[in-house]
Amino acid sequence: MKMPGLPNSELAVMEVLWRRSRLPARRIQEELYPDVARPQHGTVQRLLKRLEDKGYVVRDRDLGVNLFSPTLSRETYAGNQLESLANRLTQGSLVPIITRLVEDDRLPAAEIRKLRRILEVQDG
Amino acid sequence: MKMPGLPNSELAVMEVLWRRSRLPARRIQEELYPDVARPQHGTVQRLLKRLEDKGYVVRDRDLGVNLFSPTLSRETYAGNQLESLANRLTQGSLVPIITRLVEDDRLPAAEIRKLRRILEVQDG
DNA sequence: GACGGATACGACGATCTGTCTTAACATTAC
DNA sequence: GTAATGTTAAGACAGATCGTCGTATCCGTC
Repeated sequence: MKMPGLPNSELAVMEVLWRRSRLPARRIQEELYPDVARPQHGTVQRLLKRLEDKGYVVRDRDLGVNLFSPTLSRETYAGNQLESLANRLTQGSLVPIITRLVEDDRLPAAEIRKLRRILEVQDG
Repeated sequence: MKMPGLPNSELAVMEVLWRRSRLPARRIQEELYPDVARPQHGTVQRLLKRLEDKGYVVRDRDLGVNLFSPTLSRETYAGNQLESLANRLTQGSLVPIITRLVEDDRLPAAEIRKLRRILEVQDG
């Protein structure tokens, strides 16, 4: 299954689901369009359908109301996007990208420390 | 200046310019549409104009023929995209994304080694 | 069967993409 | 000076995507 990047409106729905999974469409609508009186149900339903088609969301049909959940975490989604970026631009390697960020001082020291710790856990 | 992501056709032009800068539109067209007989000049010109408007390309007007150059390297572009990704999804931090990639074994050992080396050069 | 909430789906304008066409412009060759 | 050749500028367009709306349909409860 392909995992394309998501447009803003769909990402907004994912944000809600990442904060709290297994929500009915109604709850999502309330979060995204708090004060709006207009019938936004259709919009949310459409967005959920598109996300379902793309494989980013599943719905639990067994109850009266459908409950929606994301199929991947925010971090996994971000990781996929990063891999896709690297594949398009640098033969799949993160090295040139991170190198440039470091050399341009765009990575705060704290970030660098944490990243190093993550990478050191590997191997012995 | 905003630096939006680029669609495929515009990225293809950037690819050519990244391989070899200061090219006239003609050269770019030859690279992108080698065998095509149709008048693709217009297309390339359009793409270059859009890239110029977005700030990704500058043209040297002083000669008879315009010479086009990228305003940033492939790595800087990739770095910008990565930053944008992190800003949209993880409060600007790469840590959660890289953590997930490592924990899911999606970073080859060689990559990890190289990344560690890059990050270790920092601080004393 | 009527009512009310939830879902499915068609439609639409706006924007973006990729391409083509035609016009304008410059440069050199006669 | 004009023709030929090559380059740039700009208008147009079909197709896809995005964000939204409206309507029809379903389903459980009274």
